[in-house]
Amino acid sequence: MNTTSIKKIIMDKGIQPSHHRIKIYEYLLNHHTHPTVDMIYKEISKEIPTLSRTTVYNTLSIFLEKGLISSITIDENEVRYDYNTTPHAHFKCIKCGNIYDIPLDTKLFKKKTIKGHKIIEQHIYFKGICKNCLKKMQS
Amino acid sequence: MNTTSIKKIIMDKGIQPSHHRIKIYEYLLNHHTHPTVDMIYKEISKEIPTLSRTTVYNTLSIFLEKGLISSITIDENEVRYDYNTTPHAHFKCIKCGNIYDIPLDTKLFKKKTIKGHKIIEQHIYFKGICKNCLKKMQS
DNA sequence: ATCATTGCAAACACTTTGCATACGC
DNA sequence: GCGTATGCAAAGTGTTTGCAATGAT
Repeated sequence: MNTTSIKKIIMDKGIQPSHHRIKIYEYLLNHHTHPTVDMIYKEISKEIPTLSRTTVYNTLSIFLEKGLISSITIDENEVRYDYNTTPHAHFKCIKCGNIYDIPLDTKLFKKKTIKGHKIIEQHIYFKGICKNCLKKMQS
Repeated sequence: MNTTSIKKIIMDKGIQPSHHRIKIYEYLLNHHTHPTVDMIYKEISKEIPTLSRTTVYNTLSIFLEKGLISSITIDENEVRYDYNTTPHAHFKCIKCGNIYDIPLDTKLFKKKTIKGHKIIEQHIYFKGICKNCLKKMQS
């Protein structure tokens, strides 16, 4: 996707498309690895050496607030970010650390309430050993 | 449940039933509120003023490791603990902060693999507005 | 006496905040 | 020139670690 299209998506959410913001969103679009703040910071720093972690935090907060991206918490300690805002599940491998998208079409996602409570968000994730690591362990 | 039974449950998991450990497990058994370390610490401190947070952390780590309790991460920042180790979902109210157990009998819980990945743990949680808070908002 | 448990204080890691600077229109 | 975005440094918060002191058998 080119910079012009990215800029448009950002602006459509009512966010000023500054250079840094474009770069950060572009990174999320091109790396579906559910990166942490630090991963994003380290990578974009290579291009923009003056970038600060604060800007990454600020930018991701704005993106979240405006619904441009979503966040997931599988690791207890750090938040991960996802360009994908549609409901889906995640699988985290305890061996390699990779996080995979799991496009579940469970009826759960369609529920509006549960046990009388009104659902606003729902999160489903798995932890285990991924396909690739299983293969490595067998050989 | 009396102290003798609690002591037995702890010992059955291969854990020395020290006074502090018994108190902490007892607290979890009697408060199904999915408390944080701090909630447990503050409450038991009333009875045992010399208790330190480190001991609460240590104890909960041992309990987790031995499979006596489970932990959940709904709040991004802090871990919550659950006496219940059987698979079930949780609902967190964004108004009152309460966390409710949701005894789902979804087929998800029965799966051993998903998309070729081997499942070891699975977590399902919801965020929204609970029954009680909905009622309050209407009146 | 010995070994495990406990507790303090410092260190850590992630995140937020306050405020001054710099940038873009 | 003005207003927002950025960046630094410090503070905040939950958790872990190192090590000494305490406690139980």
